[in-house]
Amino acid sequence: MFDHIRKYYEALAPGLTDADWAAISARFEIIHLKKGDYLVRAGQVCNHVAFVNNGFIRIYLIKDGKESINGFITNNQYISEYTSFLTRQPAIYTIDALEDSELILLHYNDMQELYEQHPVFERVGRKVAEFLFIEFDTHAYIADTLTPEQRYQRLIDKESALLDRVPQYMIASYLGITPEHLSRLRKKMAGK
Amino acid sequence: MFDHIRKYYEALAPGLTDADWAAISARFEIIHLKKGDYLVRAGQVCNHVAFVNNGFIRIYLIKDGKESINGFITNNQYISEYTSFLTRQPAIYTIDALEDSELILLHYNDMQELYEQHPVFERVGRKVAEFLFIEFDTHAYIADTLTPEQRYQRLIDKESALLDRVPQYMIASYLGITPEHLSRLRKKMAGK
DNA sequence: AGATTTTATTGATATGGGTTAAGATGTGGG
DNA sequence: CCCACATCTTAACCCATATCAATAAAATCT
Repeated sequence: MFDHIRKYYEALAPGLTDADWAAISARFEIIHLKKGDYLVRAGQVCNHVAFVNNGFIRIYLIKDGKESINGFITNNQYISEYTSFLTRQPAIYTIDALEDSELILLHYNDMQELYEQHPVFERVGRKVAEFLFIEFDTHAYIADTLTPEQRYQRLIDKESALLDRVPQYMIASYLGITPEHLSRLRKKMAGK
Repeated sequence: MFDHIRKYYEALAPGLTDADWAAISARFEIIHLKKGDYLVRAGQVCNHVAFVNNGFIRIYLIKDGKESINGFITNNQYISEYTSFLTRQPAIYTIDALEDSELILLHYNDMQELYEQHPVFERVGRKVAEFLFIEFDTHAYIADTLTPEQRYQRLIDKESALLDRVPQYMIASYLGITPEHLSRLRKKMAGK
């Protein structure tokens, strides 16, 4: 059950002992989401970070009633509305399940206690925050510098698994364009 | 000399002892940049984080030969091309001084040693990464959801110090629009 | 102060991508 | 197997913002 998450933690903090692990894993909460269930709703404070044991999750923004998808998360990845989690302010993004999913949660208060009682956990926290920063920065760079067509080409080259797993209008949302425009781009690119 | 940076660190990690502080501050390097000098150039690996003791710094992207400004950093703030620093890959952003500035640098190797030898430093590293994540996330949210006019209004309301310190074409760059367009927005908004 | 460079404004035109609307294709549930 | 609904495509039109070009105004240098 905890094999993958333990590997994930050990990769971040090689000094993790069995005692550390016991303290951490004792605080895990396992939850199951069905397709369409919410993990975090915009407006609520996000009280946990979640490790995806298996399933498929998305994080998105609701803007004028429309969804703007920021990311897809699958097996052995972490997801949280991390700004809300850290600041204790209402979440801006919404997180829900695109497929039935099993998640391992760590709650805010438990994490604060782990930070106090197991210094090695500070390193895990640091590495997670660093990783999220890098991911975010990379994403922002791509959004800033590539045209929609280039972003779509990049997705085909580097994230093609998404193409088989989500409908095209969600791909468009993730690329930051309308479904109509993606359809036009596809037509145009097919001629090359 | 180190008053401000010490306060900054103590705010992040209240448990910081004099011994910890001595170990950290022994590794500081002070540098002085003149207006126009670079701290990091795109393409180089960024080997340090920098605390601005005093001065005025900007971080920007060069895109088709044009500058696109991501942020301004002034007294008692941290700046780094953090993704490059963490990943040891070439920097994407460029960082230079808009005014003569005094910076306190911590180098990559020194930071790794501090992490090993002074566990309290892990907390500092975690808090810094968390802070940068929150800042970045907030920025991305603003860029994603507000119109250029709303972003300019927000800047007037919340970052008005910038207006006295940088030329308008840099404000435009920071807002993600052309100088011509900002000029038009100003004209339009003046009529309200 | 005059000259040169930098910065800001204004107007005309171009364009990438959004919006709207309609039809075509696909697909899962009863 | 068929219906209903979801998804994708296509076309016409629109709009916000970029681009290009010309001044105008301000700042800086000698």
